[in-house]
Amino acid sequence: MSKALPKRSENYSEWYNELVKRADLAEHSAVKGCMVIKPYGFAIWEKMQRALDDMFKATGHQNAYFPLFVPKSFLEKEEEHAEGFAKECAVVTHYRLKANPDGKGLIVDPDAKLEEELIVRPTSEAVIWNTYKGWIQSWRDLPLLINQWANVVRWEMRTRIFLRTAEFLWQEGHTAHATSEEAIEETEKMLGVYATFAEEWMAMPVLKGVKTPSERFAGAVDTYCIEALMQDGKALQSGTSHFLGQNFAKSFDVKFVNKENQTEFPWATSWGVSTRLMGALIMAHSDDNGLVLPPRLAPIQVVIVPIYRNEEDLAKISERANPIIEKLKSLGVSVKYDFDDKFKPGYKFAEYELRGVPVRLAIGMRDLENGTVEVARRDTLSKETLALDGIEDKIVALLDEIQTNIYQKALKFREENTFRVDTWEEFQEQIEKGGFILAHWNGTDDTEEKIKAETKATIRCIPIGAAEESGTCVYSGEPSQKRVVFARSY
RNA sequence: CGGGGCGUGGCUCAGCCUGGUAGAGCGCUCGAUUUGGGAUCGAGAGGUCGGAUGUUCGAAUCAUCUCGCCCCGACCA
Repeated sequence: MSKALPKRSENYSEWYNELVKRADLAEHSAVKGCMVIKPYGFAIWEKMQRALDDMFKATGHQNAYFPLFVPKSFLEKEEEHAEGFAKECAVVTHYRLKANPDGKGLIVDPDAKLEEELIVRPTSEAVIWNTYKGWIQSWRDLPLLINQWANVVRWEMRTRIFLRTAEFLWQEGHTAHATSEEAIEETEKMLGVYATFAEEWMAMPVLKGVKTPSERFAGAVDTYCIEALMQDGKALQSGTSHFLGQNFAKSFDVKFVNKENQTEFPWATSWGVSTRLMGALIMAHSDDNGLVLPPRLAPIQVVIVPIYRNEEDLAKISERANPIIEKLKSLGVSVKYDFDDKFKPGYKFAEYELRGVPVRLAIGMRDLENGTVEVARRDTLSKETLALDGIEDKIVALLDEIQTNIYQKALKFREENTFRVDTWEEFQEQIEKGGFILAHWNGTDDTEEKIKAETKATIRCIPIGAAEESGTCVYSGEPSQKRVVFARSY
């Protein structure tokens, strides 16, 4: 195993793949397009889940679980939805194997063909709305605010670990409301939850916006999204929230009786974030030395490395370190004390850097004599020697500072890589260099498509709350009232 | 679906062209010395060379077929 990671500047995707492997986050499985998320990677995902789940609960949602399999007839019901997902569906056609009569192994039993094929869920609107038919009768049943944590399968032609895998983990919220306004409010509220999570937990600034019709979720009236900028200048859609109108209610014949005793179709939303966020987290902050984790999502926030020559030294160091560890734990900090003598300190330093542990403390005999400790921070790679007395409070403050610093750094990067562009020449030139491009667009699918064909850039979103501004479309020269965000994306 | 690459101890790979029955580094086990930025030495363990068929006295090596994974592109709610 080579020691150094590939450089981001030389080969970004190789750097990414190696980092995922070397930081012990995940590996490719024996199954094409699928990944094995390793304990360290899963620990980060669990912290994301916990934070998000708390936010969902705080906004009134409850968790539930729906089946992995979607009968084909369900999926067909909402036409646009069905069309959108059709070409990436895994299909179960049989329910039994049997011994191969012509030799070894097993074969699909031709006598065990399913009456109706089952689709492995690419998303759950169909099963869920089929279920909601039984749950919703009266306005009193609304709003219905449900979330599920699940796996889904989308048979992608080309996969990339965490960013696009055939199977991935996610959460999907599915809500039903009495009015359109309420459903739109929910859609926007959950987008806000995602943005808050991205910024406050992942330390990753995001743009909130609305997708153009061509980028919209199949079956939605409107798709809202958060878009983040990765260090290589490409955009990553990090979360989506959909206003589904009455499309699914109508397709699945879900109705409720309002206060005036009239029958109406409820209004729906759905919203999700996935293990793709792991990819976002990696690409937003990490450097050529490895992962850089924001303290709020780091499975290990502080690692303490004792530097010792023999058992007696270690005992003395441990005696001084243990109360610090206890104090830190009581302050809610996750600490690892790595006294393993299998590796030397230098190895450990490099290893924890690779894994993105925000703060490292090194304590040796010299420190015991001087009453000091060496404190190293991952985000800046700087080290300083501080007094052991009262170190706990300083570390808590340092973790906050690191969280803020990582966010500020990412924000600065995004600001420096966001460009207002007004001419087509400038657009073509800038798109090659990467970053977000704010440009005028005439609002047509045709223009959007041509720009994509010529430059590989897509409209990431129409930003929410952007100022109205008269201008001319960067491609067609036609009038436009608003700038939209273009980028090449993952 | 096109183009490329790869499949040999746990990992990374050499050996293949020019067939002669398997090697290195890392890791692992044991021991000793080490420990403030990826330690050193010594002794060990570990492989039906992705699979099948064929050619041959003999196949990791040649031929045919096949399976799988990765990368690039097309595609991508």
